[in-house]
Amino acid sequence: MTTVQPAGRPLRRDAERNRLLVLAAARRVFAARGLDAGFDEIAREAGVGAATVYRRFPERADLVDALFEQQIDEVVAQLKSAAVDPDPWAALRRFLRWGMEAQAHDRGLAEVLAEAGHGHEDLDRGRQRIEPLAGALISRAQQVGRLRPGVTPLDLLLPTTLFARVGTPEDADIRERLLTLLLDGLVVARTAPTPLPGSPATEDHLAALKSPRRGRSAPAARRPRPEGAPAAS
Amino acid sequence: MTTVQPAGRPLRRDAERNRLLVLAAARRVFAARGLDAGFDEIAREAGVGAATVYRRFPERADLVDALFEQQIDEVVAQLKSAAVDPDPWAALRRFLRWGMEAQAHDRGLAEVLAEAGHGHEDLDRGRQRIEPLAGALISRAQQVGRLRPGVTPLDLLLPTTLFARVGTPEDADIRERLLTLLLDGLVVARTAPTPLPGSPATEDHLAALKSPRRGRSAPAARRPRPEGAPAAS
Amino acid sequence: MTTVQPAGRPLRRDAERNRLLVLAAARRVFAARGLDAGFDEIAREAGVGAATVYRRFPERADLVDALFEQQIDEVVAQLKSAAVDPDPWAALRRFLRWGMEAQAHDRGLAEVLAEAGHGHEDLDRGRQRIEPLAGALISRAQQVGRLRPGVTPLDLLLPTTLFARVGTPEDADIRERLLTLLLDGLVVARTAPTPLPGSPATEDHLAALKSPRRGRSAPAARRPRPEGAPAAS
Amino acid sequence: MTTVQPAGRPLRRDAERNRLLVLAAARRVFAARGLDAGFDEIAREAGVGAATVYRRFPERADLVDALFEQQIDEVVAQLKSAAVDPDPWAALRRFLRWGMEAQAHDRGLAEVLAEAGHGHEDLDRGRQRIEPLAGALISRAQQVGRLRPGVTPLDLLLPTTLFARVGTPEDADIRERLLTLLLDGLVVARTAPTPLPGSPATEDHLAALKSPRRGRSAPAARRPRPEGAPAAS
DNA sequence: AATGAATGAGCTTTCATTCAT
DNA sequence: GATGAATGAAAGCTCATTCAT
Repeated sequence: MTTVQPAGRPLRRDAERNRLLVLAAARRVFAARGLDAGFDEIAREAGVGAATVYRRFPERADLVDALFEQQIDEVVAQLKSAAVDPDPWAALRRFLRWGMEAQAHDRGLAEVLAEAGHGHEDLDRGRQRIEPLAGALISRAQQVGRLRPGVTPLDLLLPTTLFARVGTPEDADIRERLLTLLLDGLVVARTAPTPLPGSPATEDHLAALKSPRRGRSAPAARRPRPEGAPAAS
Repeated sequence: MTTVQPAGRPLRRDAERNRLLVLAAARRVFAARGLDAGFDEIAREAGVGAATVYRRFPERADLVDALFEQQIDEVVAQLKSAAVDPDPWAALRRFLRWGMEAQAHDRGLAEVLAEAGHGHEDLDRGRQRIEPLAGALISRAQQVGRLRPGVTPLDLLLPTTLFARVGTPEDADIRERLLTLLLDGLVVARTAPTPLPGSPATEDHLAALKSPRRGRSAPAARRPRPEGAPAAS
Repeated sequence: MTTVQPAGRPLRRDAERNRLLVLAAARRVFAARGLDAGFDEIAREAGVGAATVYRRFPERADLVDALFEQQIDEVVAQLKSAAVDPDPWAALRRFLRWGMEAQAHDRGLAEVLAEAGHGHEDLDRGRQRIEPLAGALISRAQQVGRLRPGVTPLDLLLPTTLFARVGTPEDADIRERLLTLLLDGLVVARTAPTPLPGSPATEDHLAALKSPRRGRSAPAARRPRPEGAPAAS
Repeated sequence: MTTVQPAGRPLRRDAERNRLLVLAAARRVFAARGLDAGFDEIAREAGVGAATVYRRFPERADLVDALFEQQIDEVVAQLKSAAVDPDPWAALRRFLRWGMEAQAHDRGLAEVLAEAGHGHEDLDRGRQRIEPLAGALISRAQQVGRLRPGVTPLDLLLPTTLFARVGTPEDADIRERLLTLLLDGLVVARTAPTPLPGSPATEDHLAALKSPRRGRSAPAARRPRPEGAPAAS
């Protein structure tokens, strides 16, 4: 069971309230702007001072780590649900679609899933929970003769992460179209193409790719975290 | 015939020299850093003052527009070469691979191809030269019964642009792997999957997706172009 | 001959003017507040933007180094003048008095003389010019039988630096009184004490010792100086 | 008899306990960091909240005043012990050495002794207990013909306070060396210098002078003490 | 009465853009 | 016409002090 509570003594009521406000704000801001969003903006969105964010989360990584569990948990839950589906190929398709859309609606999630190393130990551990589950799903889909052999979880994460960057969150249609192409490439054999859903891509979908650029590059931790301050949760 | 000369009175000799220096520098810098690269860096690379860049190209878009023709021309040349290939499906594959790699090696190109509207009229016109040629190639590949019906040029540009963002320029292997999946999805029918080349994706390939972020976001023109200054070319 | 000009191509007229304004301002501010003074304050005092100070002197050490030569040169000039004095004991007394007052009027100088290492290579070299000259003066004063044996230049710098912290710049009287005590301790022998000049110390003189505390502690260079930028002079 | 009890109604048991914890912590922190130490650090050292310190001691001066008596008492005790020494010159030397080292080991003490006026009425009264005792010791040393005439207690406090700032607490050697010079200047007459103990000063001793700077400057009371809050003790 | 949290003000540093020479 | 410099705005971060619980 995931908990957002810090390990030690529970925070004071108002502090906990603010902490949750900050987390929720960070979630929204990260979703909209990516993990490089300014602390200022998160603080403004949360309705607290910037220093309050720093108090709870001295480093950006602390904020990311505090958020990741919820996000990873959702992915894991989806995979577990897929694991019990009697039709593994259908389950895989559903999972890929869900994952693609989840990332399309949350740029932060997309970056969290991509972010390897960089001092996010918790995060790395989280991803390691995903991999075997996805691997199992892949194996089952291969065993029933639908999914081509040789593909790995990362081989599938990569294109879906990329497709998630297409269009705005509302443009699920065009992403579904891309996913259809991908799935027709993933299937072992077929006699005809799956009909392409939605409408062809437009220039707008392309233009929306520009967005990832925003804010300064992550300056990374300059000091390795002073003494105490276990970064809340 | 493409010309880099400005329309009005020809520039003084030294001014023209500087203009070309800036363009060449911008090409290199955009390729390496993307279209958001600082004017400072371009000026340094060109060996001129920052203000000189601004004089010739008051807005970033002017610089982009002045560069696009060369880039588009290369694409057009490739398409024309593909148009005379007796095997349209093989030609399409080659073209997609070439386009993907070209973008992988030139971040600026990838962004130029994606950049629609946003006051880049020249650019929009340029893309319109590409579309019919690509459409013809697609049609031929469909007519010989290899390419699935329903796909449009943009439907193909989109995934290749995305795949181009994977890994470093040197990581052609992993991009080829993704392209193989895509092509197996594009073919009308097949009895077995095309063997996947290269090795599965790694976390490094994912992590490299982060990179696009750099520098500040393009703040757009603050004033809508003052008085004279017809943006050079 | 000391020059404040940068080594390479001379700066543009206005830039040089600003550079000198900044140096003069830094001199004043360092004198009043010590080397930890904020760049903001220096910029304000110079009448330029803070970023201008950073352009010329990316690191605090660059500013300090650019100023130190003038300061060290003055010390060296005094020592050379003392070296030709036929009465070495009188010359030593005069030099100690001058040095003490110079530091009393310029907190920056006092800190520069005290600051060892810390990446100020030029500064360290500067101090090494002082030491042999002071050593020679000391030797001569010992040879004429007035200065006690065993004392080194640093043994004398230390108390005069400390005495310089007493009172405000105007309180030369009380510092002279302390120096008299010191000199009576430095002389080889005496039959009577030198009359103490001025008036006894007061609480105000003590209170003025508080002052050194100011501003944040020097944060030191975080990055070891990027690439170019030879820090002006 | 000195008492740390507040004047008015006695504090609640736990409040009194906290008050003493804070005082003890402040003593330690002031000793190590000087009187500018942050209230935060004192609170942490005492194991109480920062606001608790503010409640008991709304101004830094209140804390200082509450501590000074213990410190002054120690000085007075030393002076009383010196007063009964049959050799007043030896007693004076011992007292100066003791005072110098006491300040060297307690930066707070050094600053308390220097802090005049600035609204520390209690403190000023305290110093007035010291002065006559020190004056008597001085007189006796002068009467036996060893100490030069004309020096006052403050004339001696000043150099010893300054010498106390040299080096770390462990560097008693170099301070003793300085004190030797001073004493040779204080003695009425002598035929030879007292041998200098220890080794000559080094750059490290100079560099250590820099340290006093830490934290922001004491911004003084912004409001002249609001309503009640009689500053505890 | 005590607390830990919140904050606002301050300094540092960096660019994109404009300006005086 | 060209230049290098100047700048304002913004973000990151910290700390002394005050406040809600």
